[in-house]
Amino acid sequence: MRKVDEKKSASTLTFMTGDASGSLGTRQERKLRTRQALLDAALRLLADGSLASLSLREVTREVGIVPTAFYRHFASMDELGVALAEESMRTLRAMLRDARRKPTDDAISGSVAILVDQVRKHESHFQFLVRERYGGVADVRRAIATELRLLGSELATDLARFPGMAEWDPDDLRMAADLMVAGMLSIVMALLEVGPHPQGLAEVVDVAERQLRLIAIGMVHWHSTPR
Amino acid sequence: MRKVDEKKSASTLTFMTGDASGSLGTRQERKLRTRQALLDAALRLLADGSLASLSLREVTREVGIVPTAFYRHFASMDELGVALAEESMRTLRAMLRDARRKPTDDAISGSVAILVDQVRKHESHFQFLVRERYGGVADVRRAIATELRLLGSELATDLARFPGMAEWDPDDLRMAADLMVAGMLSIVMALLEVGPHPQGLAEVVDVAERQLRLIAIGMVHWHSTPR
DNA sequence: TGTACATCAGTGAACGCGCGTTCACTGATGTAC
DNA sequence: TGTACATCAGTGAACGCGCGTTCACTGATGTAC
Repeated sequence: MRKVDEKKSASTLTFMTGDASGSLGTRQERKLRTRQALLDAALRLLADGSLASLSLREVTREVGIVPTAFYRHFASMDELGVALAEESMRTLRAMLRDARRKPTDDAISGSVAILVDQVRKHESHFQFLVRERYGGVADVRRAIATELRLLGSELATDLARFPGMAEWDPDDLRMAADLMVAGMLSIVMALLEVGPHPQGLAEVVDVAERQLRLIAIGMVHWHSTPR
Repeated sequence: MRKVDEKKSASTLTFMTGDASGSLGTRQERKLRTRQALLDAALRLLADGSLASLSLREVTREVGIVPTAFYRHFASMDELGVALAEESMRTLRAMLRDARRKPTDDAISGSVAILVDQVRKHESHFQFLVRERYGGVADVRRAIATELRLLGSELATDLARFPGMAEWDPDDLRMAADLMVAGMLSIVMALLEVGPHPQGLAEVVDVAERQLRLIAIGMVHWHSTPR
C-alpha cells in the first residue's frame, strides 16, 4: 500500500520537475527521507512505551522497509534514540527562541502560553524528553541532561537582563533559573497528562503561572531577607 | 550455592527455635520470603535498566528459582512493578514522617538533610520512583502519580501550621507545596546523578536549600505583592 | 549523447537466542481423624 | 502420637515467537570517459 502511494507521488514529482527518470530526488535525498521516516515512525510508536521496549523490527515494519535496511541509517536503536533526543531538543530550543523574541507586558503568563502552545504542537517530542530523561539508555539520558543544563544557563542569562537583577550573584541567578526549569518540567509533565481537556488545561496553566510568580516574588525580596 | 547457604541457615534456625523439622518457618513464611526475594532481586537488577526491559527470567535467575515459579507470586512482571512501586512509596512516606517528627530550628536545612539521608539509604527505591514515574507501565505510573499527589497535599497541610500561613487560600497553599515537591524531585534526581562525590553532594545540598529558601521568601511576601 | 563500470539503499533467507507461558510432576508441609 | 490424605511452592520439559544480526543479492542511481 505504502509502495503504491510512493509510486504515485513519484510520477507527480516527475511531472513537476521534469525529471524523466521518474525518481524522487537524488539518492542522497531519498536516503535522508527514509532516515527521517525511521525517526518519525519511532516517535509515533513511542507514544505507548519507552525506547527500551521498542524494537528495530517494529520501527522498520512501521516505515515499510525490511529490518536489515535499518543499518543503512543507524548502527543501533540506541543511535536512533540519540538522534531523536537531538531532534526533540531542537524543538525545545526553538521554543526558547520564540519566548525570547516575543516581548510581552507579562513575561510569566507569556512564557507559560508559549510553553503550552509548543507542548501541544510537539507533544511527541516533549513526551520523549520526559520519558527518556531518566528512563532509558545512558547516551540518551546524557544528551538530554546536557541540554537541560544549557537551558538553565540561558535562562539565567535572560534573568540577568531584568531590572534589579544586575547585582545578583551569578550562582544565585543560576539557582533560581534551575528552579524555574524544574517547575516548567513539572508543568510539561502535567500538560502531557491532562491531555486535551480544556478545564484541566486551564487549571494547569493557572497553577504554573502562580508558581512562577511565587518564585519571582521570592527573587524580588531575596537580598532584603535576612538569613 | 544459594541452596547450600539456605540449608546452613536452616540448621542454625532449627537450633534456635528447636524446630525438629529443619524447616525455615511455615510454608506461608517461606512463600513470603521468596516473594520478597523476587522484589529485592528486581530492584537490584533495575539499577541498570527500566522495568520495561527487565525480563521475568532474569529476575527468577537472580533469585535462584525456576521461571515458572514466578507465577506463584505474581501474575506478571507488571504486577511485580506495582508491588515495587508500593514498597518504594512506603519508603517515601516513612521519610515524610521522619521529617515531620524531628523539629529543627531551621526547617529547610533539616528537611534537605533528611532527604539526602533517605536517598542515600534507599537509593534503589528512589531510583525506581524517578525512573518509572514517566517511563514505564501505565499501572506503575498511575500508582506513583497518586502517591506524589498525596505527598503534595500532606505538605500543604504541614505548611498551613506555620505562623502566618493561617489566612492562606488552600489552593495557593497547594500550589506552593506542589512547587516544593517538584523542587525536591529535581533534587532527588540530582542526588542520584551526583553519586558519592562529597563535593558534588555539598553543591547539590546548597542549591537545594537556596531554592527552598527562595520559595519560602516568596511565600512571606505573597499577599503583600500586587499582581 | 552513449557506454561501461561503481556505488549503495533496500531485499530476503537464514541463524541462534532469550523470551513468556503451558503443563504434568514432586515432595515437603499442613490438616483431619 | 500415628496415619492417611490434601495442599501447594517449586521443578523441568517443551512450545512457539519475535528478536538482532549475518550474508550474498539486486537493480536503480551516479560517475567517468
